[in-house]
Amino acid sequence: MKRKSLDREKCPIARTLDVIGDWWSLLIVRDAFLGKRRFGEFQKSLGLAKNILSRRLRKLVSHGVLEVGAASDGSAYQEYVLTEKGRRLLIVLVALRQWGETCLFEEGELDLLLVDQKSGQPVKPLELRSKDGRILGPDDLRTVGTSD
Amino acid sequence: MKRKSLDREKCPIARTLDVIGDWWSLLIVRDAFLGKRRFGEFQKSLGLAKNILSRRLRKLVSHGVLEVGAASDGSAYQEYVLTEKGRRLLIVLVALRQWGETCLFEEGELDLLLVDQKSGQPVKPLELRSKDGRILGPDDLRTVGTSD
DNA sequence: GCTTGATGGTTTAATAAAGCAACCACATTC
DNA sequence: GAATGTGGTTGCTTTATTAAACCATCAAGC
Repeated sequence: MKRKSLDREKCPIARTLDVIGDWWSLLIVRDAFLGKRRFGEFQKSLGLAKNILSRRLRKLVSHGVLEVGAASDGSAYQEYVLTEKGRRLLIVLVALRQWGETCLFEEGELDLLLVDQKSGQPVKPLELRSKDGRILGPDDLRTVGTSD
Repeated sequence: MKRKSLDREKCPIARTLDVIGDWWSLLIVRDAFLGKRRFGEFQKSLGLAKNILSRRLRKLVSHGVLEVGAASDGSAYQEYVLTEKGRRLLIVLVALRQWGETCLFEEGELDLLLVDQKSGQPVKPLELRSKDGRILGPDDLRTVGTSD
């Protein structure tokens, strides 16, 4: 399960996957978006072993995706909430979700929909666009070095 | 590494992660987008063990993300290319990439940029929008059941 | 203030997966 | 037809995940 260098990866995708690319982290983040905050909530929702959850939470905190704070309900327990960095993962989750919805589900099988609260309408599928607004596909892209 | 039910997951995110959520699959897909097609190319680029590359490729093929075909250079070897389903993962990769770029890299550390081929300009950051065009954040979303 | 039960973990032992190295069949090159 | 490169597989070791037991702290009842 070990990819080579933890930190010296130059590819942003690889580096991202080192932080949230394992089996559970993104599901933890998903649950965090759904309002879950406490250890037990995550554990119950995900059904993973407690020690693993413990490790994942620590890792996510150490990477600044989650932060621990005093419980909002006044109890002495702590809770895990998304940081700004973590909240920026929303678009990643939505991308995964939309891909799953369109590519992995049969007609009519889908029973939960992500909607805009205000209009009640499903959100718009994500699109990749150029600065000037054209929709881009795989063949319209290139990677270039910045150190030229 | 085992999450409970492989197939009966109802959450699109979880189901997606079952297909491409392991340590290597998305990097394989990334390389496929970059034009890599042959076993050896992936192996050299990623530096992963051959047996697990073999497993990952099989899995991706079995899920319809990649397909095997005769080599384009006329040799008797086979090659792995993205299917339509696989190509739709572009947006996921871009989302991961953009998150990594903004949240995991220091100023000036980034040395490769994803640009629109035509204009040479970096692509636009992904945005989550409602059907009528408003930009949405985490708090603007809700999930609703379709079976009501 | 002592017991009971839930919460939030850690430790330990078993198992499953990833990594490594050797090997092998087949194709191509010389 | 010997050598080399490609595309794997097999078996063994190492590492990660899991499940279960254990434990400290907190909250509630009495």
